[in-house]
Amino acid sequence: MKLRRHIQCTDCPVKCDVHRTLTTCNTFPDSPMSFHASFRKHERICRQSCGVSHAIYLVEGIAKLYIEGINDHNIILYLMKPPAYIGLLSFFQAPVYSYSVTALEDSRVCMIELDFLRQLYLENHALLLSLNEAFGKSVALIMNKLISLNQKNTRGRVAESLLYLADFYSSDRYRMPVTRKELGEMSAISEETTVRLLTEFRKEHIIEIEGRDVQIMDKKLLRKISDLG
Amino acid sequence: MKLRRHIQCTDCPVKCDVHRTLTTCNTFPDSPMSFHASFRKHERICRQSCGVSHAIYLVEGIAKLYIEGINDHNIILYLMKPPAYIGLLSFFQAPVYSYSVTALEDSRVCMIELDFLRQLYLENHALLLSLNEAFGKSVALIMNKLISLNQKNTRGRVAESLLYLADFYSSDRYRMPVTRKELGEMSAISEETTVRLLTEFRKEHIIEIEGRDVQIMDKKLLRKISDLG
DNA sequence: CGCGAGCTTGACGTTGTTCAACTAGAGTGG
DNA sequence: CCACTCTAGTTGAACAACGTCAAGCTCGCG
Repeated sequence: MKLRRHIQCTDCPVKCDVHRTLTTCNTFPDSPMSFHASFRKHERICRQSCGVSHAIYLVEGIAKLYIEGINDHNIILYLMKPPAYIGLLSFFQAPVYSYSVTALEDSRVCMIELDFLRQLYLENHALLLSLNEAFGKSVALIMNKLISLNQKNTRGRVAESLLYLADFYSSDRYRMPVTRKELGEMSAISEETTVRLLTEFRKEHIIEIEGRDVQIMDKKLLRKISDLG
Repeated sequence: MKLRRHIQCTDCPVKCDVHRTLTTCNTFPDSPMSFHASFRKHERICRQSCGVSHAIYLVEGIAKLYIEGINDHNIILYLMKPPAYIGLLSFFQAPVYSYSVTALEDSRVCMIELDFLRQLYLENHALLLSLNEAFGKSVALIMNKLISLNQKNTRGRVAESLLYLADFYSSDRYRMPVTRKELGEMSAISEETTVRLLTEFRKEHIIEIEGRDVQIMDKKLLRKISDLG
């Protein structure tokens, strides 16, 4: 991790809620209330059961948000690309993270002083409401995950993950940002089963896959497999 | 369901956040902004994928909050007793419920006009923050559920459910508010497996159980089973 | 008294995990 | 530059865990 202390919102590629609030209210603070940090691929951005010190906002790169279980047995809840709150779910409630976030590509985040943000949303309703909305969306995602992990078979879950990635990249042809093991963790199944199912899908001409390059050939069928799972 | 239109906060056994807000601000509205509704055991209080019309607050009774899956294959996320928000998770985000709630005992709820509540929390920060806090707690519960359903074996999950009930009733001796099937739905396992595991626990003198009356004999061991599960 | 809901147990089959072995490619140091 | 090592991916075989089906049981209620 590398820090960049003296960064201004004006230098930042992402115009986030905080920036918008400060602009409209014209209340930029005198002393800097945030800084940027860079993370290399595979570096952990925040860690389950560690204290929450800053609100974290993903500015650049791709990251996975996951729960760390026993025996390296993680569950990836979702992937993130900018702009996205990282420290959101833990923000309103917990003093410690209930999940971890790790960079899948070299990434950059903005770390905002918690006290500053608290002060800010006490003074500004719109900000609090927009934080809430983002919060609500994350919850909806997690609820869906809970359903699909417990009601679909592995075939349906892998199909879902492949469709999720297509949606993530807005394309039926993409390069997976995850290993086979991680693709398994998105669906809470073992690496081996994941590989077998990918092979199945390939042999059935539902997808083409070479290494991490995926092309969805029969999206309708894939969706059917995901839904009926 | 039976309605009771003309109810005042002063008549209500629960002094909820809304009541507290109205009291401190002394801004009780002229026209009633809420009413009470009674539900018999087994009656559904709100239904997955139906529109959210009111904020619902549980005043009396016990209810289960669950996701409806395919083939009567539900997952119970948690139980509720007063005071508890029912329509909370859907409140900030979704226009439709992402879950159902059904009364396990005869229950009474307070239904508050959504618009009224929105207006109220726009004017009152403390209310919005306390709604947020309750929201955050629910999310934490769901995260835990997601972890345990996917990482523990069935033995650990049933142990967890039994401990959950002990905590729910603040006693190691309680009468289960749920059937065997529903106890299974709390752990996302089949009714039969649930029964078998209860029998195992009884034979191992970890619990005593007769019908729905449970007494936890070896809480330490049960907790160990739940943790290691 | 009979019926149905809730509970219990046995037998069986399926699903998916785990262990193990092998391959290919990428990165590293002598 | 080449051997080495490590990671990622792939496949097979054996096993364990659960779900499903089926049958019977008890108790409360109409």
